[in-house]
Amino acid sequence: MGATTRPAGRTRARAGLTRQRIVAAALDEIDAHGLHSLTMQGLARSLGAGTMSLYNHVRSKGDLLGAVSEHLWAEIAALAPPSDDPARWLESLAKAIRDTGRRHPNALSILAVSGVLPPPLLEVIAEQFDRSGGSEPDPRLVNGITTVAAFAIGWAVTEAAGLTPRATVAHETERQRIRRITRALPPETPDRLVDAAITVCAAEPEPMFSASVAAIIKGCGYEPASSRPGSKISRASGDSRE
Amino acid sequence: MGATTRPAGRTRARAGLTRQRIVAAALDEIDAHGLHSLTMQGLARSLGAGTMSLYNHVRSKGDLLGAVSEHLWAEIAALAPPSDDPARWLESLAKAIRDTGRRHPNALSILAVSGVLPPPLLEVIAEQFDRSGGSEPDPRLVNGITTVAAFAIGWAVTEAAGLTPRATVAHETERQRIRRITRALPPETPDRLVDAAITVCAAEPEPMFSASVAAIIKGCGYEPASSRPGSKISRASGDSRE
DNA sequence: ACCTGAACACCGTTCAAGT
DNA sequence: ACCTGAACACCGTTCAAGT
Repeated sequence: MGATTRPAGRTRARAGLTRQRIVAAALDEIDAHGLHSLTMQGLARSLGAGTMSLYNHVRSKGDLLGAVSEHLWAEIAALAPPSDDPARWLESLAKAIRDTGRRHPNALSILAVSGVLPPPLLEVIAEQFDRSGGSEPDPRLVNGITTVAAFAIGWAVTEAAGLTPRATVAHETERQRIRRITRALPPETPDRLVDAAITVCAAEPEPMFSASVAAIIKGCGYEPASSRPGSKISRASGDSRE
Repeated sequence: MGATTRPAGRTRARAGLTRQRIVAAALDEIDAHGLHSLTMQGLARSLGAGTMSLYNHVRSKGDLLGAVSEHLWAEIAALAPPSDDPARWLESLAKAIRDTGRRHPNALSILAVSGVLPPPLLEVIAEQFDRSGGSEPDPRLVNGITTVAAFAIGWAVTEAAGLTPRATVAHETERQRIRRITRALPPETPDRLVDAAITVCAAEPEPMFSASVAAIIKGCGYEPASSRPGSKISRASGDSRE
């Protein structure tokens, strides 16, 4: 199997091994079969390379996972470009995190592991600071980033774990949801608890998410994003008062 | 090393292997050295047993991790007993999740993985439903559980990852925080981004957490927990208006 | 600079055997 | 019912060698 001349019969991706290509392939594998089935040897094979070739572009498996995490944050950042309206930018950040979590549910556990704010996100944050003017960054914005990101990450995590009804999976009928929950709980679970689980998972997720994000942003001191015409996020329940 | 008679020289825990004891030892190991260093063989050794003995109480390593997760939720549930005031119960639930995350930062990634609401939590939820009266559970409470839990989990996760300043670690001086962040970022990171990271991590975490939880609860339709005398959570920033 | 096979230490789990 | 050593398939990584 000397590989100096390309056999050209291979549909398998060959050619230049790149950190980029390795990261992409790793994320594909995670998406398709879960984090636990990501293997250096399997990954190399899927790239048509020898296992050890990976180590020319990646220090270790941990380093690879870090790179995947950063890639995900880059996806998020791309979905939340800076805006002249900081409150709306925070909304889009929340949506970006949540949507990315939905696209990569199996990768969620490596999202927040970096040890610092991931550089791709920092890039957008820095730009947003500039946009919002002032010599010092607005403290409402600073607080908003931390709190909104925390909520969105937590939401994505619980959603991926099935602790929340997923509108995605959800052409799910009432009956189907009940069956899913009943099956997931240990068989001897008392009816009282099964009922509680079914009740909690019955709430409509969309308005809950939007309303909570709005509440958090308002809690940071921003005016409620009232009847702005172009607003993508419609306020839905128990949020307003006036 | 026949073990029919106990040598009595061993300080090592011996005697009856139990699912309980195995779970506790697993959590200890995770707390002490991280999730990745939890090993069936190492765990067995720490319990003074042969590796395969574990499998008499645990179906697989995945099953074990599930049991650890459930144990953590039991800790959380114990810290958030039902209350006559649903809004205050939601506050205590948020605090319980966050505090437990602080005590077990290395275990956070297995918290929300179960696939359903964990039974120990369901137990408290069911009781809280009963307390709040009415034939149907209050929708404000139902929404509150999902949103507050999501926020608290996300907060705990980001906090454990160092994306948020930890008040725990924080007799940390300004200078120390800056050094920590600078070191954690890749060395070639432009100053603009390092500055952004330092700014975001400068905010005081305590009031942010409490204020966000309060905002979410209020967003669910509950009255702001105004000047109730015994309230443990003091409202802190940009939350009130009247 | 990039690639790679062989080899090693380790880890989860099956099996067959013990009490 | 609970325990266990031996064995197996697999996985991350080191090394020495190639181009």
